[in-house]
Amino acid sequence: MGEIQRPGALYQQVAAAIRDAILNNEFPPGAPLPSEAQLIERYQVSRPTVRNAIAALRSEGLIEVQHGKGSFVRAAVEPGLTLERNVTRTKAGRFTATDGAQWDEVEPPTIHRIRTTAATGPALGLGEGDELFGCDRLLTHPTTGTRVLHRTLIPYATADGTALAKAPDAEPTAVYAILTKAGHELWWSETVRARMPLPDERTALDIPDATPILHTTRTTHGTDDQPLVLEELRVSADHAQLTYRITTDKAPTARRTRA
Amino acid sequence: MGEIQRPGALYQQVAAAIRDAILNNEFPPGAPLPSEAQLIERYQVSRPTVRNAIAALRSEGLIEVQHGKGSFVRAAVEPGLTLERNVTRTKAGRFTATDGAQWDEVEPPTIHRIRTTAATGPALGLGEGDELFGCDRLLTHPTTGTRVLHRTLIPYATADGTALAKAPDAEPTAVYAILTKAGHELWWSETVRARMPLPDERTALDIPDATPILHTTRTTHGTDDQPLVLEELRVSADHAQLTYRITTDKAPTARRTRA
DNA sequence: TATCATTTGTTCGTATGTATC
DNA sequence: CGATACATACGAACAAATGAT
Repeated sequence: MGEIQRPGALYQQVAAAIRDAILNNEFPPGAPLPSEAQLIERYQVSRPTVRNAIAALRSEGLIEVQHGKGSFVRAAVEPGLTLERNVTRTKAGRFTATDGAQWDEVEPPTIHRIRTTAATGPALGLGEGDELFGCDRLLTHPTTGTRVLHRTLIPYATADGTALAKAPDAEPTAVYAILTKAGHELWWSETVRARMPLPDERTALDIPDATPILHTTRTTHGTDDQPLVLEELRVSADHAQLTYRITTDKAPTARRTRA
Repeated sequence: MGEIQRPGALYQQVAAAIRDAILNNEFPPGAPLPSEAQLIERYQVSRPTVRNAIAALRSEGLIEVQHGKGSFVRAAVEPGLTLERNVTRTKAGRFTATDGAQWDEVEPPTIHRIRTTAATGPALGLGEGDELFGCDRLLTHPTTGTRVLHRTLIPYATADGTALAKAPDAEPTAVYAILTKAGHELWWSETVRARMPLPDERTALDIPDATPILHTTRTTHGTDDQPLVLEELRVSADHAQLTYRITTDKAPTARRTRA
């Protein structure tokens, strides 16, 4: 059964034994693992070795540890919330979020004057370090409680002469409506990345161990394919997945693939 | 400078001090951190405490440790490869991958008869545990060397009566062409998730510590919005990001958001 | 409310193995 | 080969969270 012998470091053998037990459903999702003391007894190793093995499984996202209680098998990561990243426009010309339900604002949106970074500047056709409007939101989904961080970046050149100059904290659908009223025919491109959260993101989004975040960057393009607005969305990958609808283009979009 | 005092565990204070130093560019990307011995001296703590702090920074993806050499600040995660997840069709009716360059097959594609899971079954309109064709590919990008795992799932009902029955290992663009020839007007939906890799995925894709994978599921829909084929793509989030083009729908797509 | 046993978290010390240069 | 640096492993003690008495 749980005999230790073969490959690599001792703690890795222990980790492999526990991992196999989990994957063989000897410990089903939600079930508690044996305590450290029991694992020490079972595999005849020291406490540091057992803790090292547990740390390995934890960083794989296989188990979850609760101080004073024990280790538990994590349920298979099935994101409970599907965010449809399409944009819908009604016949009346109003834009709506395809995610149906309204999101609740945990705090009022905060507006800053910020500077572009190496990532956001080029996407807006600006240099690095240029100033623009930034609006941050912390939102929760009403039924699931899932939290998301949303940021809107509006260059001064986009806001000038529109209602955005006075209200850079407009909601995305309102921003789209304002830009449409300004005479733009809109389309969007969205880039999805995944990475481990920074400590402050872990706090704000309440993200557990070994859980990445999905980080999307949406660029709103206007007439002449000019980038107008940039939105960033960050959400725990444990709680949400993103869906896109794809149809065939007749012509390939000319776009360089960065080396 | 690096004085330790305030909050939480000792090793967290050490980790915070090093993290701040990194973020303040005291240690720029690629630069080596002080050795364990130097950190012990600098912060006047024991070796386990230093190692614990280093482990924390490692799991944040901030640093990278090389046995026998030292710890190094990781470059900001800027995925070098952008995968455009659109589908292009030429006037001649041929489909092409929008990623331009051809991918190289590391190994010949392998065909299995596999069963649907709780995740893949419903997406294909099947139950859980139904049998179908599965074709696995391990690909590399010719210039960047980025590896991706690709899997095609073809239900028997889809393959029946088409060229897919004899060649379930056709490439995706060929699959689309075959289905189009069979009279389908195709569209696709794609779902993006992120999670930590399993040990075998880490091996196959050569994924370092604290690096999530992007896991996409693309469903090919035919006439009557019937799901025909499912493709899965797995790639290191360090090396790749995904982009989608979005245009406005006139009518909202009816789709339930799972609770 | 208070106490206690259980369980995980933190920190020290020490010794040895292994990769790099 | 030796010096340096990280990896593994053992032992021991106390702190902190949890749940039951």
